[in-house]
Amino acid sequence: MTGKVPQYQAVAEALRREISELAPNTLLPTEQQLARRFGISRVTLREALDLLERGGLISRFRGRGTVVSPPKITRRFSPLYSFERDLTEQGVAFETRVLAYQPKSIVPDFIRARLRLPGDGSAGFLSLVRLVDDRIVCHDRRHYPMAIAARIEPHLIEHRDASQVLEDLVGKRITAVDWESEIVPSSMDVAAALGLSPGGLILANTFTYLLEDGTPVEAGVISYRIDRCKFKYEVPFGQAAGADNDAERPQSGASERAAGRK
Amino acid sequence: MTGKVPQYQAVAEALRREISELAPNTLLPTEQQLARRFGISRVTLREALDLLERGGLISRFRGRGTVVSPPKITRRFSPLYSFERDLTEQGVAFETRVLAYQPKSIVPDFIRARLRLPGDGSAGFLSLVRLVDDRIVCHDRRHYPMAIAARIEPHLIEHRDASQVLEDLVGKRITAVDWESEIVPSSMDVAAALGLSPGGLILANTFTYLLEDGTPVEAGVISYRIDRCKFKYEVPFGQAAGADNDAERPQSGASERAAGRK
DNA sequence: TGGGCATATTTGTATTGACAAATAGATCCA
DNA sequence: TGGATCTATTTGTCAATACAAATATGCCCA
Repeated sequence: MTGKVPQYQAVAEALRREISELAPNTLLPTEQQLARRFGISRVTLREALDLLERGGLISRFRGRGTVVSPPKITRRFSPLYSFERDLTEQGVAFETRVLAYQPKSIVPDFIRARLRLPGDGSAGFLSLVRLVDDRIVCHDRRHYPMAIAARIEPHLIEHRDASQVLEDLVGKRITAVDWESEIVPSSMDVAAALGLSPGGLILANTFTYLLEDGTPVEAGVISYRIDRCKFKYEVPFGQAAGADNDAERPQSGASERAAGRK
Repeated sequence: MTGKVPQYQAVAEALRREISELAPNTLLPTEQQLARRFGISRVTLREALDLLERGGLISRFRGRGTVVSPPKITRRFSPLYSFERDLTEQGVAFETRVLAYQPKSIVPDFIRARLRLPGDGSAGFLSLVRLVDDRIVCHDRRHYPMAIAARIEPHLIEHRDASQVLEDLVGKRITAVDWESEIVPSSMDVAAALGLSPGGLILANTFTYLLEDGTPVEAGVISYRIDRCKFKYEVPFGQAAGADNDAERPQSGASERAAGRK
């Protein structure tokens, strides 16, 4: 019956069930002990642990051992719904650590476009990570027009809602956001900030915050560890017709544009 | 300088660059050849290929070889914006394969709640996969109230927009949707349908479609392969205040609810 | 008591070797 | 010509081993 599934998958499944019964941060037996218990080699056992680690069920520490991970935190995405506000409403404690705050003359093109910067203009750059239970869950790279950046005090960001700080500063409300989420392999620097190996998949959110008159006041990328967070995109009940639902519908003319590929 | 990064990561990085220059479906050298070329063992090389495979850059076939994957397809999520409509607008050809269509008496509780079924009621169950370039990209598990399910003709689903079929059937428009997205390890059956090993990460979308009067007409889970798709959640510019932006803001009373965890 | 150091433990990286399973291609036979 | 079979190729699974790197522990000494 089980003759066809590889050992490392079977062992992963067995461990998955055992782990679900254990409290977070429980120390698992060593790899040698587990390998001996399942009657497999350490290499094969490690393949099983890899599966569990990628799924966020365990964390491994060289020299220390393998421990059961706490449950993933849930990030609920809605327009203008900040990390700080979301987790505070859920009653989850978190910490914000500012990694860097300085003017930057080399600004990526897509940020430049979002902030409507001239071709040679600088921008204020804020880099931070957020931790829950001392585990890094996300990494922000935020950019501000220089006029605003010069007045931000970074230590405030560590203890208050970043958007609130910004709103207090400019004296106006942020009333619009442009937001895209993508699952992509992480770049070298983001991987380092999140403690991942480069190429590991992350959820990258690219955003722009705007004032009522359309002035962009902040733009950047927020990257989440998908092994430590899960995400809910909640579409408010009722007002679902965000897209022009009554616009023309494709009938059958799919193939006429279906070139390009292959 | 590079003395500290493991060989498998360095090799993965080198291959990543090489592959970016190659056309999709190009056959790579065999593992033995690559290992010899980089001067590493086959096991180490395979670790590098694992990284690339998880990132969706390559696909490996036993007995055939390793090929460069086509670029990921992009799925743009907006309220009431179907797979069929999205890809058709992008001019990307796809295929729908119905795996099963039958009444089901054992209905998961969360589906039961979403469809407001009585405790013992059956539901119509539709299972399908969608392919782009002959590669499975997602798997739908959809449920309908029996009154509706009895009148659906599954072969229509293979060639038309599923929501359109449903709307034509009930004679009313679907005007609301409840939608949640999560990245989670795949269950056994979903992994099988998607051709993944169990526990591989997927993007699971749980949804309910409703008529104008709030009657649920469809509920289910749509699971995407994150190695073959990327996702954009686009929040329409301007109408950003979906959440009650002027409602009370958390000031400092976070700790009163900050129990529960650890 | 407290700090520093050697040592044991544990996971990370890497090698060599072997066989299994799936595919593709060639061969052989009817 | 068509179909089945055998063979070589290629990736998948698994073992046993070795050393490196990070951590924890206990010991020694001031």
